Amino acid sequence: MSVRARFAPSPTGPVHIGNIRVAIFNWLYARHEGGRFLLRVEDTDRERSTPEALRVLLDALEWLGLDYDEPPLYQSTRIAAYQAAAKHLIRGGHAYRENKDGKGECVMFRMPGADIFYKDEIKGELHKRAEDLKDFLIVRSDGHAVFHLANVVDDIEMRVTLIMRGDDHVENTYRHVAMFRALGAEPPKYAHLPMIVNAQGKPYSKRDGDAFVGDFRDKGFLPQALFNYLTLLGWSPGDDREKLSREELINLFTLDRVKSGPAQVDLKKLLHLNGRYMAELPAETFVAGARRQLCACDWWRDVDDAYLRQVCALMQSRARIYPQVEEWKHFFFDAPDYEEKAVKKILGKGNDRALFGALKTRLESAAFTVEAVERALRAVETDLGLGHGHANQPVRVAVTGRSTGAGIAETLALLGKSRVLVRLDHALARLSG
RNA sequence: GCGCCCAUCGUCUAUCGGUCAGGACACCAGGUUUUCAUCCUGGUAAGCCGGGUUCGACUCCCGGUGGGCGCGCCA
Repeated sequence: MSVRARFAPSPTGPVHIGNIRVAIFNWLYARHEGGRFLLRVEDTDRERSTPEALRVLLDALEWLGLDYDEPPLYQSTRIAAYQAAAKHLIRGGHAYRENKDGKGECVMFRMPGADIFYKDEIKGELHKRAEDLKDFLIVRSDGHAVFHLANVVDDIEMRVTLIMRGDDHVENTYRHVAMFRALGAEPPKYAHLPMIVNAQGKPYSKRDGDAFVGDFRDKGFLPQALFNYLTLLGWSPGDDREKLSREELINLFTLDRVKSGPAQVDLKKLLHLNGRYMAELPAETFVAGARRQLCACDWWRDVDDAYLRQVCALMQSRARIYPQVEEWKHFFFDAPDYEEKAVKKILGKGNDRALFGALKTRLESAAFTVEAVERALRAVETDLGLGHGHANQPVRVAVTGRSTGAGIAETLALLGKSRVLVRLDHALARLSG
């Protein structure tokens, strides 16, 4: 029988990276096995399920490339099936009506009274004694099915062959196994994934605002980096490889390599991985991403595409994440914002006045190619008796306002003659003031 | 409280009785780029504790400790 795995979130809020990791693992498993990856939306909690949350969920799946092979099953459309299943269980003696605490009549599932065993694909052989397995509610007194009933009925309907979910569901599994049998179905395989915890080593809570998938996208992380990183939490290929393409991951992913203890998220490692993915982005993709990010800067004003492309060519290898383009302001304005730290550290020592003056003279008559700028810089150093390369940093600060950036000759050549000259004047004015 | 699960550098992990316990992030030092980033080289850093079993235990067993999860007319 071919493999069918599912992701079954309830759209009651923003999608959490812990949840999306469950989706990724299911997707990987299904793809590895050549089976199907299914989506089921558990939207029976009408109080908390919202269309907005559903949209966020679907967006997150699409962003990460988690495509599903059949139309999603919405539990809100399955009310009749749950009621039928409950009736069926009652008829078969597996469930009974009860009026607990005078709240009205509800339906309880009758546990079989025997120990229950199942083999978890990740945690191994598990079992629970009959005396620890109490009857439990499956239909509320208002007639609505609870999670357990809906979950099992739908997993039967969807012909799911393996249920992979967070290990907070381990205890539920005994009940579900019993229900599968009572419903005349063979229980599927189960695999319970360890949780992931925040940087403090604690389970993610509502307060971890940055743990939502959408936040990672907003912060400029690449989906392939987040995808790759999340697979490394609680799983490894068994060798030293870490940066793995989607295809490699599909190929390598097996449940027997999933760890069973909780793993802590390390944003620094994610950022590092992101930088590696950024570096190998096609230039066009990087330009588009950078432009999107630049548009969000309060100082941004549109520039022509060719110029932006050149800035990107210079800066792509230096960017680990898109928001760093905010440091590119000096490429787009005539007067740089001088960074005080850089000025204090680099300018004003020695004869920067003479340096900038001499450089102006040289550059005024120079063609603004990288080579010509480089020659002018070296010539000025010689003229003033400076060591080779000693003009670079003062000039960088004078022209860009910062102490870091791309190659100095490349930067000047790109900025162009008029801007560079104006900025040297600014720097000279600063030195006088 | 009861039940279950887990336990290797700060973090993610490799190891399925015999390894100088390996890799990655982070950190430190050096090199390249006289900037920065990348990159390269090197370094600091780990088997929770206590008992067994064994010629030999990170690995198997037991106990302890620590952490996680579950015990809803939530999902």
